[in-house]
Parts: sequence; C-alpha cells; structure tokens
Amino acid sequence: MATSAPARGRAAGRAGSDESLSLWVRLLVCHNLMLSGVRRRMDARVVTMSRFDLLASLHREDGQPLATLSRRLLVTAGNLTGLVDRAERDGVVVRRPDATDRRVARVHLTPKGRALIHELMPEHARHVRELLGALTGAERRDLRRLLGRLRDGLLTTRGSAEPHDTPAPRARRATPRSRR
Amino acid sequence: MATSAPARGRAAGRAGSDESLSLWVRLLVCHNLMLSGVRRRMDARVVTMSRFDLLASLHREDGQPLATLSRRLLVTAGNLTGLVDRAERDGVVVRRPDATDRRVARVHLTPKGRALIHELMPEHARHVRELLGALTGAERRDLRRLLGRLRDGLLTTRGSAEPHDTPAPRARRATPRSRR
DNA sequence: CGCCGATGCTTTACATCCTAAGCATTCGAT
DNA sequence: ATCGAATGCTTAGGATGTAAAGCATCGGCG
Repeated sequence: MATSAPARGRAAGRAGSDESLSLWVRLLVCHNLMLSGVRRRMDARVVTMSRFDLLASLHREDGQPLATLSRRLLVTAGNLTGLVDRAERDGVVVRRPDATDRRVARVHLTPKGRALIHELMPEHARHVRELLGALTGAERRDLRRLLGRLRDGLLTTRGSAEPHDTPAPRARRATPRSRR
Repeated sequence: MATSAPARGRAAGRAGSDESLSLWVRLLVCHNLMLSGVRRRMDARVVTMSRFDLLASLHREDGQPLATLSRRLLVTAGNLTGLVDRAERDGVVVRRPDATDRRVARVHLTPKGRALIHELMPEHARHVRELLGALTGAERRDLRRLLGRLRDGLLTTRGSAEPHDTPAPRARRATPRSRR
C-alpha cells in the first residue's frame, strides 16, 4: 500500500514532516514495485517469494530452528509454522527434532529443496540486478549505504524494531499491551 | 521476508551482483521494520495499515473509483473489493454508483470515516518522523531522492512495475511521472 | 526435588494480497 | 447498429501476515 500520499502543495507544517512522509511513501512504493517485479519473474508454480526466502536462508545455514528463521526472515513464529508446513508438504524441507532441546524443531533442506534453491538463486540475483539497472553504480552504492543507516537506526530506536525479537536493547516485553 | 541474504564472504561473482542483492535485502528490511514500527504505533482496533491508506487516499480525493484506488494504493482490484467491503461494513466508507458509467463504483468517506482519518493523520505523520529520526536531514533528503530515482527507473523498466495496470508501453497517465 | 517464569512452536481468528476466472458494461471499428 | 476487445468489479482459492492464546519443555532457584 501507499500510506498517505503527502498531499503535496500543503504548506508543509513543521519542517521535515512532509519530507519524512514522502520518504516513507517512496520506500513503500519502491518496495512494492521491486517486489512485484521480482515476483513476476519468479515462477510462482515453483516457489513463492516467502518460500524462496525460506530456502535461501536454509541454504545459507541448514538446520535452523524455527525461532532463528523467524528472526532472520522477519516474520512471526506463527506465520513460519504454516510456511514450513507447506514447504514440508511439497517436499523441499523437513522438520527434525533437536538433539538436546525437545522444544525446538530444526528445519533442513531436502535434496530436492537444495537442488531447487541452487537453480533459482543465480536467476534471482540476475533479476534484482536487472531491476536496479536504472541506477548508476554510485547511486546503488549510496542508496545501499543510506538504507543501511536507516536500518541501523530503526533497530536501535526501540519501539520500532523487533517483529518479535531482534537483538537490541533487550527489554523483552513480559507485559502485554499498552505499549508506549 | 528477507530474500536471500547476500551470503557475505563469497567472492562476489560478477561485480555488482552481491551489491545489488544487498541493496534489495536492505530495502526489504527497512520496509519491514518501518512497517512494523508504524503498525505498532497504530491502534489496530481502530484501523489497520491498509484501511488507513484507503482512508488517506479518499481524504486526498473523495469518491474515487475502485480502479483508481487500485492504482494509487498499489494493490489488485480483487484485493480492494474486500478492503472496501470491510471498510463499508464498519461504516467508514460507502460505495456509490457512478453517474454515467454503470460499471464503476465510487468510494466515498462517511462522516465517521472523515473524522477518523482527520484524527489519525497527524499522529501517523509524527510516527513516521519519529521512525526516521536516526537519519540526519541531509541523509533523509538524499535517501528520498535516490528512492525517487529508483522508483522512476522501476516504472519505466518495463516488465517490472504495474501491479496490474500502471502505464508503460501505453502512454496512459496523462499526468506526471516522477512527481518530485 | 518441585515450582515458575522463559522459550519454542502451534493453533485460532482475521486481514491482507495475489492470480485467474467470471460478469456486466463500454467503446471503437466496421 | 453491432460485435469484439477493453474495462471495472466481484469471486474463488491460496499463501502470507499478525496478534494472542495454548501446550510442552527448559532452566534456575529454593
């Protein structure tokens, strides 16, 4: 979605407010355009974006517990359960109990899943490169740096990050609601 | 999701590939962090993000046809149907037939919806400003500019944009491109 | 040992979103 | 005037997502 387009032409109340909103809207738009661009190039009958991310993360490190994946993929544990269920149903991953902690279920790629991600990875990289093609190398570098800055800021500006965990000023929310 | 973390420490095959992937991942991460940050600050019992966007768009221009909203909010028409259905059910908007074209249904804010968005708008702007607080003014300006460049590039790099419509080969959009 | 809070994962109830297919209505070209 | 492509919207079937509530297991502590 687009979230409140800045309503241009309004005497920007409070300097930076409209600028900030505009920045946020652009981030949203770029994200959506990139996402649909990547999605279009990816054969949804083979893998969906989420599925791809799951496999990619496991490819980077096989046998991760659900909790770890939840952190890495930035999705809730509840969501992950279904994602892994479907991936398991399709035979690309398997859940295996942890040797010492009976609570954790580690997710492993199956040979089929491994082959799939190996096949898709380079293609995906190519597509992303293609989508970013309109930017010059310098622009890509700057943009990457700025996004890194923003990310770091968001991760420390407590009250923002942690979709559920995310390392940072550990201050786990033992309490329920109210927030802020 | 995070989409294939760049697997650092790999002899970056083909200059720029890893850089591009990293940029894409950061865009994704920033988007997710911003989104969850904004979401957390927004009372989901009052409005969800999508609902907010719908109302904000209508606030900017009341009585838009679904097709227009679909373009503006960057979501498919099918999705919009449900979004408007629920908003209508909750009494914040109403569908009204177009005077001349019997196919189109125009969406209007109800007094209740108008009051709601008026109340939420400034709060939302404040939250976004807060989330972007870690960046300096110059960084925000640069980031906004670069995202604008990326957006324009994505909109013209055919095969990327158009969640369902979006101009392109067709010259549609008598209006602007790139509104700056 | 035995209790209790912290953790890991599922489940439940919804709200999004998407693609694709199905109508109804318009429009443009014949 | 009229037929076929283009448009606007809704439906149908899934995959994601979130939050919150439930279980089971862990671990530390008395």
